[in-house]
Amino acid sequence: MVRRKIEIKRIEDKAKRHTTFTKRRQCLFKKTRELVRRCDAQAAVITFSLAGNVFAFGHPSVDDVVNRYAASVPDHDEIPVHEETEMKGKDAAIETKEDEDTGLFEEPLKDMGMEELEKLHVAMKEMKKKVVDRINGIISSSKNEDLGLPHTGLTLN
Amino acid sequence: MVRRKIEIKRIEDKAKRHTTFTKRRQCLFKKTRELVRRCDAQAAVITFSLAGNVFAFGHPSVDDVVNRYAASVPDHDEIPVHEETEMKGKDAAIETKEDEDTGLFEEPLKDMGMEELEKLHVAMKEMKKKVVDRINGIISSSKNEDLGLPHTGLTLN
DNA sequence: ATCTCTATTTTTAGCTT
DNA sequence: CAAGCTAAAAATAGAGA
Repeated sequence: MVRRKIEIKRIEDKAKRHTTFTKRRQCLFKKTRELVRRCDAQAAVITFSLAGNVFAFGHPSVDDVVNRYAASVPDHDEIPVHEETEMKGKDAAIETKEDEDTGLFEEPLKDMGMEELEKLHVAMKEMKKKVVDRINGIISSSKNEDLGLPHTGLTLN
Repeated sequence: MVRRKIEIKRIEDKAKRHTTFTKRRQCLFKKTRELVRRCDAQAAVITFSLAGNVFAFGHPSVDDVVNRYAASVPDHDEIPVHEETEMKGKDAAIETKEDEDTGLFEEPLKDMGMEELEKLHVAMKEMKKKVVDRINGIISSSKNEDLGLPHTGLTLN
C-alpha cells in the first residue's frame, strides 16, 4: 500500500518516529537553505532528536543568527506598537467574504459607547483565553511564556 | 502561465523576493511544528528577512533550544554536531484556518448585539491574524510589518 | 500589498530490499 | 537500520484579482 491519510499526532512507534524524524529533518534543512538562497535572508535551524543528537544549520552561521536573535530580542516586553500608517477612513473595513456576504460589519468602531466597550473588553478577554488555551493545546508546549502570545504581548486594555 | 522550472538562485526582484520569503518562511515554520509534533523532538527556527525583521519559533521554546545548543557546543569543534545542509518536512500539525475561524471566533458573537459585533468582528480579525501568525512561528521584530493593530483597544505591549 | 487559484514540483508515508 | 520506490499529499511560482 502506498496510501496514507496523513496524521498530525505523535508517532508512537519508535523506529518509525526516528525514520520520519530523519526524513523530515533533512527536508527542513533543505527548505531552510532554499529560503536563504532564494531570498537572501539569514536563518538558522536547530533540532534535537530524542536520542539527543544535535543537528544545526545556519546562514551565515548558526552562531551568527543566534547571536543576532539574542540581540534583537533582549527583553520580551519592548516591542513597539504598530505604527499608524494611513488607514483612517477605510481601515475598519477589512473586507472579507463574510463581510460581503452579510454586509453587516461596515460600521466604524469609533461610535462605540463605554458600555459596549466594556462588553467587548470582557468578550475579548474570554476569547483570548480560549485562543491561548487552544494554542497551548495544539502546540502542547511546556512553557507558556515562550509560546507566542505572552512574548508578543497580546493583551486587551 | 503556471509553468515553472524552479531555480535555486537569488530572486532579484525585491517584491517577489519578499513574497517568496513570506510564503516559504510560513511553510518552514509549519514544517518545524510538524517535525516537533510528529517526532516529539525539540527544534528552533530563526529567520531574518532582509528588512531586518525577526521570525522565530521553537519547542519547547526558542530560548530552550538555543541554550541547549549552546550547552552542547561549548567549544565550536569538539562535540559531534551534525551541521547539515539537507532537509525535509511536511504535513499539517494544526487545523486549517477555516476550522479555527469557525471554531474559535464565532462563539463570542452569539451573546452580543449588532453594534458590539461589528467592533468585535474587526478586533477579532486583527487578533486572529496575530494569533495565526504566532502559530506560524513569529516573534515580532521592531518593524511590525505583519502586526497591524486595530484601533479598538487591542494592543501589543 | 495580500489573497486566491492552480499547474507543476516537491515531499513523504508506507513498503520493499 | 540505511536506501529506494511510488502514489498521495503538500508546497509553491506565477499570474490574476
